[in-house]
Amino acid sequence: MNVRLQNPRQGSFSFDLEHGAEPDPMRYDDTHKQHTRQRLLQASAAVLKAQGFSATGVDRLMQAAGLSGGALYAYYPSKNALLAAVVENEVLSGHSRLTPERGSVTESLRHLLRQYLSLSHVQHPELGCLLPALAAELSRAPQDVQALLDRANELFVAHWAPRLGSRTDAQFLITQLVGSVLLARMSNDPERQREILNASKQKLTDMFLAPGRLPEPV
Amino acid sequence: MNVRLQNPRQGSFSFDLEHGAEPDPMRYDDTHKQHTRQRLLQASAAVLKAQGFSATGVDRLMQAAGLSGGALYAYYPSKNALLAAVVENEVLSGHSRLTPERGSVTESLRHLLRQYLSLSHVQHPELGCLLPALAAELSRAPQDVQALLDRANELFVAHWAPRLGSRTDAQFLITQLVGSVLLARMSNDPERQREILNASKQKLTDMFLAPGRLPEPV
DNA sequence: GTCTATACTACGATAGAC
DNA sequence: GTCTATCGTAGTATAGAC
Repeated sequence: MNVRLQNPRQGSFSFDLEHGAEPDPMRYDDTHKQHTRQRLLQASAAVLKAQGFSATGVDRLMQAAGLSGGALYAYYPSKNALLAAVVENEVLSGHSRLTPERGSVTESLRHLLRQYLSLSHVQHPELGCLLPALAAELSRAPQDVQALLDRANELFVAHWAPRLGSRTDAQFLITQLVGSVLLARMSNDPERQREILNASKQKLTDMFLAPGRLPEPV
Repeated sequence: MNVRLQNPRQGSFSFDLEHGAEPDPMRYDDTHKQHTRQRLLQASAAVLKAQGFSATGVDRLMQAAGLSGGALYAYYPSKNALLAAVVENEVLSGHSRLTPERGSVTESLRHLLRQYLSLSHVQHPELGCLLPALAAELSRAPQDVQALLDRANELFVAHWAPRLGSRTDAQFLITQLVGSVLLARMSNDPERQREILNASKQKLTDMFLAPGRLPEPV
């Protein structure tokens, strides 16, 4: 099911997230295909986040990567398999983008709130987090995709739980972040969007950045 | 654009939310069509919430109301117009379903949390709130629909703001509610779903139902 | 590895019978 | 008011040339 590797490699290549066999026994020592695959993943991620999964055809997805529609099936056996790969890619890169691992807890939490709860995040879904952008479609995704989402959620919670004090706090935080961007996007009034974002920013700051709440000083 | 009413009527009938003219000049004194319209609204709301908008064809929507696909266009000029009508209908009925207007603030907030943050809400989107069920698709909906969503949001915020103390608190609450159900649905592990719901329930209870926080006694 | 062409299905919407 | 039939388009996926 998985392609045999001729060169040793770091990550996992399992794109066989829900389907049976890989149709194309192409060797993996070809770097061209790997680069194109990466371009495909990023380009289609942007389109998917902007337009949604069901509403976007394969042609549109591939066009964004500079390829024709039929070329998809040299990489993935189906549109659904591409989604799974995009989710995996986005969810990992998104996490590292938002949690810098450097600086104090206070600093990195402030950073997270400022970035995630920004107007520009609301107004540019194609550049932002996958979760609010694909929201309900992910809640109907096949098991394999949902398992990836569980891992992503766990990554976030495991990161923030010790920093905030409990898993409950960390879970509450991520929920509020995703909900805020989602609700803000449901409005087309920037004033309303701002109100929604600011409500979250203010209350989360009160909760987690109040003096004495966190280990380090402000 | 709007059909002339031969009998006086209570509500507004404006389904012309984004389109030009009503194609069918049928009279509104026919109660059959009104009842069927209501059935259509409720049936398609359930299907839309379960399957999503783009992923569901007109045939499937009408079938749920016991009608053939073509019959839609005797009621609405397009699939999009049906969505607008469903959103209007759901958003108003959803609000009154969740805010009983009876009992103390403490009681009704407890009621809201118990209902909205329940496992059964997570596992039965077709019976639940429209917002997490159509989530991102609503964030891409046409202006008319988003204006309805603004009104719905405002209804909720205006209701809870005086009861919780501020608009900020009310806005924070609705955001957390929608986000919780959405994130819980992205998992297919009931244990994970429960963790997400409980984190929200617990923190929101701490925030808004702590002794002395609200006017009335517990 | 990618394209063009195409098979097949589904879609949204309209026309006309009843 | 509703159905059946149908038009035109767009969808996913495959086949075969290069």
